[in-house]
Amino acid sequence: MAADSSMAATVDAARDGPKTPRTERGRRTLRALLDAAAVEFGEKGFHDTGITHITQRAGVALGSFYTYFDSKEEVFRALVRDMSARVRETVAPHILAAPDRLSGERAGLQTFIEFVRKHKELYRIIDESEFVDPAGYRQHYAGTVEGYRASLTAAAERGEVRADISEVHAWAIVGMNVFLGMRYGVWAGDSDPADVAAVAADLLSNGLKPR
Amino acid sequence: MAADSSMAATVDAARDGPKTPRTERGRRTLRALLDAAAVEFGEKGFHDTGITHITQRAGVALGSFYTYFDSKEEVFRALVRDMSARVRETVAPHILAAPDRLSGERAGLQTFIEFVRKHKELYRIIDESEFVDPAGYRQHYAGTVEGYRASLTAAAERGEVRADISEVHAWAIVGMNVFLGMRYGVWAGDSDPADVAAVAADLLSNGLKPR
DNA sequence: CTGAAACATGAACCATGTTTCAACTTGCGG
DNA sequence: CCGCAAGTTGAAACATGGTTCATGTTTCAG
Repeated sequence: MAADSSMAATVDAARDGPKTPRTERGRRTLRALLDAAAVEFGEKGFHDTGITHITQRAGVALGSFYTYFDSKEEVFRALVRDMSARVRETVAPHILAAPDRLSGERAGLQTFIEFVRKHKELYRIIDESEFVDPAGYRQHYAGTVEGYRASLTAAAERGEVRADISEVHAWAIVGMNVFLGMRYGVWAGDSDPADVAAVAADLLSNGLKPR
Repeated sequence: MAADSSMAATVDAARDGPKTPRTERGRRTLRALLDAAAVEFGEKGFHDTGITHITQRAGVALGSFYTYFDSKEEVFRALVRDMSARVRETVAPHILAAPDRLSGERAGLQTFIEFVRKHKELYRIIDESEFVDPAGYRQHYAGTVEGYRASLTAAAERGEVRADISEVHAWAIVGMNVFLGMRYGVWAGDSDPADVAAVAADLLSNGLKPR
């Protein structure tokens, strides 16, 4: 549950305002706050999480929170930006590394499910941003879909997928992946992500038509 | 925005407890409360909606709310059950009416997008139930997916779709539909639902493979 | 008609939790 | 080693809004 070293990027990724820490001590506190907030929001959701829960987990005083954030919403927004970036940074390389787009799709989905399983908190935060930070939510999915559309269009030009790729295709695939991530990543960890990804990728490649 | 006559079913569908109204006047008040709650929750979300907003829109006194509900959460749960049922009752017939499962899929998706567009509030409520009423949320999607799985399996036995249908396929399709509903139903009403459904159904039938 | 049960009312109560602030400590630049 | 900027502290102010309840009104069975 505690912050692992991969969390380190958080500080840079999420900060920008006038409340940026200027000393090493400040950066440590900010990082502790962000990590604690991610855990608390992930476990109890935005509204059931109190600032005190965050500061207690971070091991700092209540007032210190307001040294770095103007409000509870702001830390949430910072987290959304950060997780959004992190998901893409994790999945994209696996898609690109594959020999062709179709097998890349399989690899990407598997990575996604594994990632979600390891970071259930992060997943919940993006979902809840639909209500706490609607702009961040739309940006996340609009950005993800646009990446997909571009990638698929490029693959179409290489003849790896059908030529008539459109935005609708991209939304359909992203929706599919998100739901599979929720069901097989967050809800239950029984199935093997590789198996799920294989079935889904096959469906995506060949469709539902018989034989 | 006001309650249309299709809302009438709400009372029966959502009620069950010891606080069921016994007179006609009571049923009217309960219905007004449920309709108002649907609109308010849909527009502002659960946490930004106050009981006073609901009672004011319903045109009843604050205290009357507690004649019919034990808490703010309870009315939300009642709404989730109701919307969940309504979506299925709307979409299912269109799938069944089609000559085969694949064209049924197209018809179902089109109906779904049109329904969502007409009832944006209801959609938001189901989405937010992930955080306000997690059990209701899971039930909704688990139920929807199970329906899909059963329907697809039957179609497989008739040879209308591939024979190796699994739960993963059902989750993938539902996720696809949900995201298309969000994007083309809730977010923007520019595209024609029939076009979107046609593209998605074709993707689902034939897959991404070129030609 | 009538009275008891159902229903309606809204001011007040109360719990919760965000945000402020003035005093205090730490640590870096000169 | 000094002094000031940066950071820390947590009690208290404050706002919000869910829930209760005692009182008044309506409905309807008998």
